[in-house]
Amino acid sequence: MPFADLGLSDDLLRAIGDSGYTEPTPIQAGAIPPVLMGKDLVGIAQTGTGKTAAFVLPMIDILGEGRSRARMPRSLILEPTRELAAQVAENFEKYGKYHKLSMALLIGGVQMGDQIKALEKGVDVLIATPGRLMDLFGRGKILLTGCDLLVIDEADRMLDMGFIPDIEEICTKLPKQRQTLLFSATMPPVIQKLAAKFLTDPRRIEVSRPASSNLNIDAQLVETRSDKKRDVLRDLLRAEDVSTAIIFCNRKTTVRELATSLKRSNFAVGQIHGDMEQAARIAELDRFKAGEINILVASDVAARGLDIKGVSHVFNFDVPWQPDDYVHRIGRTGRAGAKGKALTLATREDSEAVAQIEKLTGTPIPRAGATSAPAASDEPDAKEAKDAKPARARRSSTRKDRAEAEPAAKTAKAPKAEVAPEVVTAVAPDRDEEPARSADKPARPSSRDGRSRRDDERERPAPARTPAPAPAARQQDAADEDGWNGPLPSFLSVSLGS
DNA sequence: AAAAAAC
Repeated sequence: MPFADLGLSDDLLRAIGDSGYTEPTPIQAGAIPPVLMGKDLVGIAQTGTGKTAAFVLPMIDILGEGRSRARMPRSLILEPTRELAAQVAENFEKYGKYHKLSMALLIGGVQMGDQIKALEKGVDVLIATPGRLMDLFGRGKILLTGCDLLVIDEADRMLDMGFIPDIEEICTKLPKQRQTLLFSATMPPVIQKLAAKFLTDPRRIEVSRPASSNLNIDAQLVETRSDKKRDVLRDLLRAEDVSTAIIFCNRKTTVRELATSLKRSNFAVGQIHGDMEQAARIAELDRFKAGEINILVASDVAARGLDIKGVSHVFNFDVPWQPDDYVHRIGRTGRAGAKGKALTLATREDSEAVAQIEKLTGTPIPRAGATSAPAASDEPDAKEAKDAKPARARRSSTRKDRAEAEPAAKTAKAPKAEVAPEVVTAVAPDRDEEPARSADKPARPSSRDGRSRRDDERERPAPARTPAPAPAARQQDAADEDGWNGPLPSFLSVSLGS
């Protein structure tokens, strides 16, 4: 089913077409019609499924109808992290370019002045992290009484981060008569309760877990001893053809120490973690994007939502504790059709965490072959048995849609070492390639009667519809979901459209 | 076990 059949307006279809998309992902096909009808919705889906567009697209059409009033935002999207909020704002900008909508991005770590100014002018959509929103609300800068469309995104992550009380409080400040959309990758009891309390007769759309890996990512596990990790990493950085790499650590202190250590070894290194000032985070990301540095040592603050072009390698200096985080981390490479390599350093103590990751992805992470990396070989190996997995051939068709791929010359500055990258290449089940490939097809109105039912049931006027524009030949991919290519959006209030 | 998020 093409986007044109979902009931979206022409202007929106044009913006979608400009982005090159023709086919909605399952979550989009399932969510967009009921959202346009004004229904509440529980969407069980995670990043990589096209979830963001599933609510951004219909919201643009819904909001296209009315006008904003000073200090009374018409809709609110809650995100767990600043970076995710910024990414949603990017989506609004991209798809709302033919609509005159205004938005405000309310996140911490930046000056409040511009945010307050935007609020005073009146905005159609508020994209916020809970802390700053509550802060501004407490200062009397926001009236939520006109906010009759609420999106709670990444609800389970909000739970992890202790935001549920805030969410509940925010919900009580919104009008009772409203439309609420809740998205979550999982539905633990607390989230179910939240949904039962704040949603009315919601449609439930569930998209099966995207296979957690990407065809373009060559993932390997490098077994080592914990006291040798830095040496092994340094050797890998020299041996691999690293153009741009993100190195993930589990702790902020490790990020700091490793960054310092690599700098001493003359690598062009930056760092990012949550204890840094927002300005410093942005500055480091900008240096990284500009190629001033080609290695970024990061905490999980950078695991999700960041889409930096041309990251050739992801290294896990530590095996992440949460298997989900592994998937998110390695997803920073192999984006937009480019090839990427994800190397995870694992010690014997990590075997449980590794097993969990493999359980989640359904594929063993191939062990990097008998490299001569120091200490990688002298480790008594309890996991040898799993190694039997033969290497499957790499996909033969190479997508060439990234002519602007990083010049290989921009490699690590240190001289090459003697590590033989004799490594196993495996193909993991895809996730990003074909999101439109039917997962669990969610229930939705058939395309035939969809329109008339929609028009009957809608509480809001339907946007005008005309036939679809000529489709461009590209499918929605996860880069869209996580898509955030530019610098951290400098806008706080942006007028969409011309 | 950590990280994230408001000042």
